Amino acid sequence: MKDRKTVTLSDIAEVLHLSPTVISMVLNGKARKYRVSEEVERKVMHCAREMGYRPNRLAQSLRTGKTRTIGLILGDISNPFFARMARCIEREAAKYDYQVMFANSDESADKFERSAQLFISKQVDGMIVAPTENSEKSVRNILDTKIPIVLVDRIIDGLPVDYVQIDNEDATYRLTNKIIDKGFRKIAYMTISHGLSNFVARYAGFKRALQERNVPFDDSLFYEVDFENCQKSVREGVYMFLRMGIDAIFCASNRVGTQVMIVLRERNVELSDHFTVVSFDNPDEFKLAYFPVSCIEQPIETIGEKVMSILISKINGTSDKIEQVTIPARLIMK
Amino acid sequence: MKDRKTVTLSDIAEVLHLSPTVISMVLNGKARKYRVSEEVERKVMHCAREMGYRPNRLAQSLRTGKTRTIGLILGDISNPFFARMARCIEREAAKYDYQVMFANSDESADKFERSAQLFISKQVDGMIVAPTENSEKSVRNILDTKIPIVLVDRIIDGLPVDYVQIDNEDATYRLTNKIIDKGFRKIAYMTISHGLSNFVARYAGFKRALQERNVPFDDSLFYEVDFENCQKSVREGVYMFLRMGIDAIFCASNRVGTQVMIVLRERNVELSDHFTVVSFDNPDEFKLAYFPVSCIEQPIETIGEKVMSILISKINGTSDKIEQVTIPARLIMK
DNA sequence: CTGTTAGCGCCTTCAC
DNA sequence: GTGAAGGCGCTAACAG
Repeated sequence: MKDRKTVTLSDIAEVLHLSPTVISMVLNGKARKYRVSEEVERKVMHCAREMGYRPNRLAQSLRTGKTRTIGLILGDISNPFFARMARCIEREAAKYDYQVMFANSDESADKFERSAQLFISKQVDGMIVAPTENSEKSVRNILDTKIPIVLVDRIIDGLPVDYVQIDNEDATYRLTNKIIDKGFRKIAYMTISHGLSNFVARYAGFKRALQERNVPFDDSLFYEVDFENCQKSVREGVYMFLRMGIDAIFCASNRVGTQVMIVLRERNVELSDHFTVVSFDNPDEFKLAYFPVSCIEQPIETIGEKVMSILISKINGTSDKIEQVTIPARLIMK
Repeated sequence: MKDRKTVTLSDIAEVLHLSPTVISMVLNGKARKYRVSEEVERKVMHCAREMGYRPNRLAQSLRTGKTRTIGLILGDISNPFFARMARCIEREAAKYDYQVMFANSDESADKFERSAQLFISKQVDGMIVAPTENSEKSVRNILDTKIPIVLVDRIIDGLPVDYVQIDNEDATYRLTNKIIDKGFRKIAYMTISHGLSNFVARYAGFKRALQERNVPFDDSLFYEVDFENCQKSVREGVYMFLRMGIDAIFCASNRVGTQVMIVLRERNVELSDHFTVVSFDNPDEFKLAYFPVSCIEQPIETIGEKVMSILISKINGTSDKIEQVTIPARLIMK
């Protein structure tokens, strides 16, 4: 019966011997505004339902210039931190009746750029991105298009762009102080993607704490994990640190923390008053871990909500001033 | 200098005193086909780059009927299983030059339906969905639109639709046998979203094993976790089971398994030869857990690749027969 | 109250 | 080799 490919406004118009315009007006709830008679309105509504009309959002978008779609670029959505972030952003977006297109950058500026360009071409109404290293140019390009954009997790210094991030420096500073309080003195630092602003800040907080407390530190205690080869790279780092006889490892992210603990577990290393691991982030892994990991918990939901509310206000043109938000993180001591 | 909102084909045409047609032909790599002179081709290419031309994919899509976008509906992308699935699907999609729009159903048929309708309206070229309970009608609607769709993780019996799933029944059957081998006899079963085909199958495999081995089982050993109230619900279930003196808990999914272990940990329950927990799925949590959890590992990457390759072949019209794939899962015994 | 016109940006015949 | 015309489906402005 209704086997046509798709039902369009004109199809309905034809059946009803009306113009597409009227149908459009009614279906967009503007019957009142254009003073369409109630009878016609009813008929249109009925007929549209009957024929299984579904608006073609593509055409709508082309016409109106709004797609109700936002683009999301994160490092890797299978990372629990980003996964929760994505989840939260999608939930918020849905509230405002927006859809989310997402892409993983894998921390590659190249992939980042590609996805950004694609999103622009697809005319997204806004973007939420975690910029990678060397993505400044891409971000500038997005800014040039005037498409609203909000950075999340990392920032790019000196760029007039909205962002929401955690106070990374402060968080590591506090956690580092805590482990110093506990008497640990030979503290190794293990990080990843170290060029990113958030990781730079974390390291700064860590070093500041050490310096203030006169805890010695040198390059041999610093290790950057190879992103591409995470598992293997962590293993090598941990083995090295164990040989050096360090007594604590500060992990700069959940990925590092999780991998470090997996390696320690393989080696049957017992954690104790003489050896500990602390980490940024607080994924479920840590809650179950075979020994307690003190950590820094990011209020992911708060971040997601904030990011979306900023983006929406930009899209709606409600706000024009640049919002750069830094939220404190929470220490979880075990 | 180039401060125009967006550069269109006609803009380039105007500058070059050519028609938009030629520009389009060149920029789509059809210069050869239409025998455009090399000189013009070069000029067009150059000018387009110069002016910062970006094709409007919306317009392209409206014209061609292809959006190069696929819709993805999963239960909850913050669940590590779905997160890895999404990650993999996005990676595959990118290979084929497709973008992914995603939505979480939260296992609600309502949200599922809403997202499905939206994706249809947005003219996605295909969809990958994990159907919720009572979503059969929505899936039928999608099928009616002729938009290619592949189910993943769960299936809907009797529907002529492509899918990729794990052999759930077989996997739980095997794992259950293993724990019976180990001497456990009072085995509780803890599940969630129990109306879903995959969970039904898991339970069936579990029961079959028990029956074959003459291990007694009754309703008191079965517990369905409340999805909305997962944490609290698991706690109650576990407490109840502990009071009953069961000696093993079979968890039907990673969410359940993780929560169960968190609760056991709170209670300082030691796992041993006399008490164990096994689970479907193998998230990172289990690798770090304070005691070893034997589990069933799904080949998520394989599933994702398979799903995408089926979807792509449907989109391209390369294949018309229905592909229903069931992949074996792998037991990880600890 | 309703209809006509025009055009969003692009691609594809078909004609020159 | 190149260009003009038409139309994808929709909406906003402007006439009646």
